[in-house]
Amino acid sequence: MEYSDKQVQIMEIAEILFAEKGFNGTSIRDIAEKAQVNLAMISYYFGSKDKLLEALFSYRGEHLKLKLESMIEDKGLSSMEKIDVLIDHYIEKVMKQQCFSRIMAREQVLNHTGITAELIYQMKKRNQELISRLIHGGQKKGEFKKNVDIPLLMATLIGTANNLVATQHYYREINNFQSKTDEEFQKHMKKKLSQHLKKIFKAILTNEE
Amino acid sequence: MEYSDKQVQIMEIAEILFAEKGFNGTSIRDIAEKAQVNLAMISYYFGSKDKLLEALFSYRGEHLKLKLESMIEDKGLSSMEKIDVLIDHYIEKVMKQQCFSRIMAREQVLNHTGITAELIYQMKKRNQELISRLIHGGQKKGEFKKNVDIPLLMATLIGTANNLVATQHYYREINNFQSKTDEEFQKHMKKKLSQHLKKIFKAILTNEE
Amino acid sequence: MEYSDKQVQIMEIAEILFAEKGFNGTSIRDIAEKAQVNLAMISYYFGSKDKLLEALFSYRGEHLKLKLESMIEDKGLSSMEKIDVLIDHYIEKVMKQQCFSRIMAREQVLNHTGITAELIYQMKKRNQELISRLIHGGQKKGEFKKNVDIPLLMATLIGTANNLVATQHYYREINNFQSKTDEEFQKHMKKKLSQHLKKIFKAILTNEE
Amino acid sequence: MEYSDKQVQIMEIAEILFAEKGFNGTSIRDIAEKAQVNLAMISYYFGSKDKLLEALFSYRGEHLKLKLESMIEDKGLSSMEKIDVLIDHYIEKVMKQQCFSRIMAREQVLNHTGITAELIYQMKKRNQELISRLIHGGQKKGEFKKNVDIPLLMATLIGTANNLVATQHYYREINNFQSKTDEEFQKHMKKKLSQHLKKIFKAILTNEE
DNA sequence: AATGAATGAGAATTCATTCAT
DNA sequence: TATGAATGAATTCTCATTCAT
Repeated sequence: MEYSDKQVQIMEIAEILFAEKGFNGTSIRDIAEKAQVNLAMISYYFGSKDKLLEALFSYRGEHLKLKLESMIEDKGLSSMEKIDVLIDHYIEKVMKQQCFSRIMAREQVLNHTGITAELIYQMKKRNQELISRLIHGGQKKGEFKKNVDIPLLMATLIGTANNLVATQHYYREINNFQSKTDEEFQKHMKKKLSQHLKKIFKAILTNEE
Repeated sequence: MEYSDKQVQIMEIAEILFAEKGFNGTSIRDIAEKAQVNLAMISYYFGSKDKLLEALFSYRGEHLKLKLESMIEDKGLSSMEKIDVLIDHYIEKVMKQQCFSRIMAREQVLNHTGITAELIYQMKKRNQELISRLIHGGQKKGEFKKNVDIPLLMATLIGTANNLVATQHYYREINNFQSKTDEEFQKHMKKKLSQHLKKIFKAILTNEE
Repeated sequence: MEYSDKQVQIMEIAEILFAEKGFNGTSIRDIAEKAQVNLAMISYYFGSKDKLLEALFSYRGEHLKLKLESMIEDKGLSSMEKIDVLIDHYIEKVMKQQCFSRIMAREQVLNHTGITAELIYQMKKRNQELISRLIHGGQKKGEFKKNVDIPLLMATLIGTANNLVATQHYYREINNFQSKTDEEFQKHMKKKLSQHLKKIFKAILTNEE
Repeated sequence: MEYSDKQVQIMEIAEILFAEKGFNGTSIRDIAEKAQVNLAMISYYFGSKDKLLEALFSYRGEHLKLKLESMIEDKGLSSMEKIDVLIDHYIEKVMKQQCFSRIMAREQVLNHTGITAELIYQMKKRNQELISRLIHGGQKKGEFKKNVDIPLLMATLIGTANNLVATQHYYREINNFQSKTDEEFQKHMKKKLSQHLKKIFKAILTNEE
């Protein structure tokens, strides 16, 4: 699916507003004003507000799959190293697409119907399969323990990242990082989160009890 | 703050609907109908829809602090045991108040203003302080490592639990637990989550690298 | 179905406007303004604009059936006299409910769906049955010819009356009746129409060819 | 007035849609899509949606006058035969232009302004004059009675034909003509209608009371 | 204390039309 | 001549809230 410049422009503004105020809390008036676009253009371009959300999901959902697929086959990496790559990749994505992550985090809680629900489900499934293959690979090679509850591990990966992003202002305040620039703070948080999640995965996947 | 029976009745219906459809996606008409209460009663009792949410937050936020406070001082428990108690306590609360947890999970992402934001902030802070005291206690006694990023650990606790609860239908499907009764499934999930989080906390708090 | 005073007030204004400008040509804004009622009241009372039309149809459709049913059984009247009564009754109704008749005349042409279509169909069917019983009765008694195309006769009854009502200004102009008062003109037109239709029915039902 | 192929194409699609859904119920988007024509073309070709309707009226109104004019002067036909020819001619037109007839039937009920109203008025007047001349001719020759209410007769001609065409599905159902092909049914209906109206005209114009 | 009726503001969407090309 | 993009006005409907009782 290809989107025109105008459509992308609208989607990106919508993304910010949906993240800030929620889907239902954002009116297409808000979006139109912020995007400096005529009110009617949103229906004109996307058909409806719902369809705009769907478009956003499909637009943002596109770009994650490719790189990882090849990495998995890379023989030069240990299973644990692959896990680390995956974690960093996921964090990278969440950090880069913070707004979208917040929307996802919010909307996955709701009983969505239609295409949105389907897209969320597909993303979740794709992630699940990727991690499963990695972990099963590591188990076969004896690098990882048996009996790993993969969905729980995913919940930790996704839940921790989303929760941190959602409450980052709090994280900043607690750590007295107000003096840092935004960029510095983001970089720091990303690093810390990466270390934290890697430690968790390593513990769950390899530690004896 | 005390609430009358009618008020509680309304709040509990509202809680379910807010969890299902989001705050903005729920109209007070919906609530009034489901609660079999006159439409005007909600404004009458709570002042406004926003105030109803605030009331719900304060109502649900009440009951968590008391038990834990005393437990912390209990000399008969090791620091790790105390952590385990806290984790179970938190899971218990999330599982028992799933609707409210989902609302919290959703609403904390938004830039709330007013009392709601304040209440969320207060809860977060209280949790944070509790864990901090526990961990610092353990560190002083040499049971826990230094250099623990407590906010990150909290993000994992809260994020994992919320994410799992929010996507439990997915967890159920993946694990082929459709045959289990609801109760069985909930019990199983709770147990698994508890083990999972305890393992993580133990690893983060005690493992050498 | 009972309607409150406000509802009747709204329906009667709506009827006039629908007759003048058509259903789609009339906005609920128009109706609200003319009825001196808040815009939202229409949705509030009727649910939607479509439902308002349905309500109007059911409201106006009520009052025609009763009187005629008994008349049919009256042994003191000849079949032809009964037909005359029916014609006068129908004309009376059309003249009294001119606006509604115009709406009916318009809307029956459209491919309506839902309750409106059903109500139109029911009215048509009821009329059809009534006339059929009358005519078959007359045929049995030998007063009427065999081989009468009843639907065609109905088309003439309804079509002529509606067409005349719809184009009455034209009828007035042609006949130079501008000097007459409205009332006089209506009375005259009613009389003429009655004679005309009775003559037609008599010819169709009794004349030899 | 001459219309280009594109214009005719648009008008003919518009005619169908106006007949089905009414003028106000049809958007120029509908028309453009069905006619496989660019949306802007309609305003471009006709100026506006209203003007499109006017164009349609003038386009369809063209073709009726010519043939009849000469027939009237034909000395070889009796007055009654001329009436029969006129009835058949009118029915032929209505049947051939069913969509347009339905539009006319609908729109004549509305308080139209502008050219449309004028065109409807002109058509009506022309028909009226034609019939008047025929009937007055017959009266002079002693073939027809005096005291014929010509506008009423016209209302019957037009009203019956339009009503039948508008409710033909009903006529088909009542008569169990579903098995007939469309063509057969139309032919049958046309024949019946012709007989019916001729009988009526004969009765009104010649019968003694 | 409780409620049915009412209201004004704002929601999403559709419309006919116009503009730049 | 033809068109895709754009627009402002108007549409119906829903919303949270308030008022009179």
